[in-house]
Amino acid sequence: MSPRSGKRSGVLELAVLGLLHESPMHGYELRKRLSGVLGTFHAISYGSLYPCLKDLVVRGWLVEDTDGEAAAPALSKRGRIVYRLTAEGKEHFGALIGEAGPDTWEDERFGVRLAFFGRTDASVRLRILEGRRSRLEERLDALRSSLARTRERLDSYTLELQQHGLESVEREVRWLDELIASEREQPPHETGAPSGRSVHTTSGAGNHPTAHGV
Amino acid sequence: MSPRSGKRSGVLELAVLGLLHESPMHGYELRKRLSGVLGTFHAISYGSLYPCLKDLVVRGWLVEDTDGEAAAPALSKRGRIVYRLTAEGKEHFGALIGEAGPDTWEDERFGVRLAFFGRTDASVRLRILEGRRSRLEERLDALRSSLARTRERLDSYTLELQQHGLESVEREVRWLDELIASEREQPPHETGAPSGRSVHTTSGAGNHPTAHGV
DNA sequence: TGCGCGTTATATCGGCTCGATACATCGAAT
DNA sequence: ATTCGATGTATCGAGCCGATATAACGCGCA
Repeated sequence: MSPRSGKRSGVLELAVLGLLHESPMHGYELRKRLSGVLGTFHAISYGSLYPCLKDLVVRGWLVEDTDGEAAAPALSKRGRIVYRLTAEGKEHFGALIGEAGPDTWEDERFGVRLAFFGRTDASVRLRILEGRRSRLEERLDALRSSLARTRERLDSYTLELQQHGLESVEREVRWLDELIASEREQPPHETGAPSGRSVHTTSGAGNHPTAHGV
Repeated sequence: MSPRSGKRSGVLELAVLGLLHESPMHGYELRKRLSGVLGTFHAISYGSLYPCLKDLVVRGWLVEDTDGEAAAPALSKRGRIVYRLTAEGKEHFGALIGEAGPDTWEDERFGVRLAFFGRTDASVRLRILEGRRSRLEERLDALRSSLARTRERLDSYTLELQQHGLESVEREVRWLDELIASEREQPPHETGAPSGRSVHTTSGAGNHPTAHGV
């Protein structure tokens, strides 16, 4: 009821702060961009976004522009509220992107982190990737030992389910390994992201899912 | 705030009803079993479980036993509340397992459904698997077209993220295909699950609810 | 004997997210 | 001109989770 202005942190905070680096935006626009970045399905909900924005303003990471700019002429007429990142907001983002978090959100947060890697130091990038990797390894250990313990008692469907989950995580670890390797190979020149997608070949977009080599 | 005794449905309802088919249990035990079935990490929270149990009693799907049985001697002494499935509860489970749902929870619900396939009709099993498959195909279409549209504008990290997510879903579809094929090959004899994991050697994967690339 | 400690067990609180929905306005097609 | 869909902001109800509060039991250990 009244957790207005409670701790608004989570994954939204990071995502909003990250997106507003590019340019000031209003809520509707933020939502659209976010959906695109995070993978089409899974759109951010207004029920989370608008309260979050207000909260970020209260904390000083954002300011409202409530019109007044001529950046996008012919637009900006009504009650649209344009949010702009403050210096403190940028600083806060820099602190947030670099790790730690209640672990619950970490799965989703990792995706957001990756989405904003272009604005992140190479050293921080590496730390994030390796942190994620080691977390997944822990998960893998737990999964494997649990599976070894209970394998006999599970019916084939449950077994199949767990095996599938296990292989999923294994796959993600391998993917991370590629990212890490590619990260190390890069001469740390620009702010831009590394250009080479050197390792795997699978990327052809419009293909049919028949053959794949693990 | 006060949705005590509100709609308690979701994934818990299905899971609890399914587990109680085996034998009456109390909350603590339920939680442990659930964690095992659903994959070790991801434990069900008490903050959801206990209110849910009360609610299911109110709706008539469960009854409390509050001790009184001698099934497990030397145990059962204190305030443990043992829940038993009613006939209506069984019926309700039968209805619930067979599809429909607010789509949000569907990722997790599918896992629960699969976990209780042993108690489900072959025809329903097939329907569930194929329903899941077609949902994933829709997702795939959306992902692919979004990716084709925005491919140029994405930096390599974001691209990598989306590609990984895409491949994850593709993999899950392939996994489902194997399950479906295996389901069709089975002579529909017993209640027991099909014994053969005939098709694949190591494959299957995709992901589980939380982990895929956002 | 008595003391602490980990496990079993029930229960609640605060907080976060989502989907649905309620309002508005604007632009373009009918 | 009116309808219809996209743009926008905002709130509500519902569901889940993590942390935490109790409390009784079992067990070892001095």
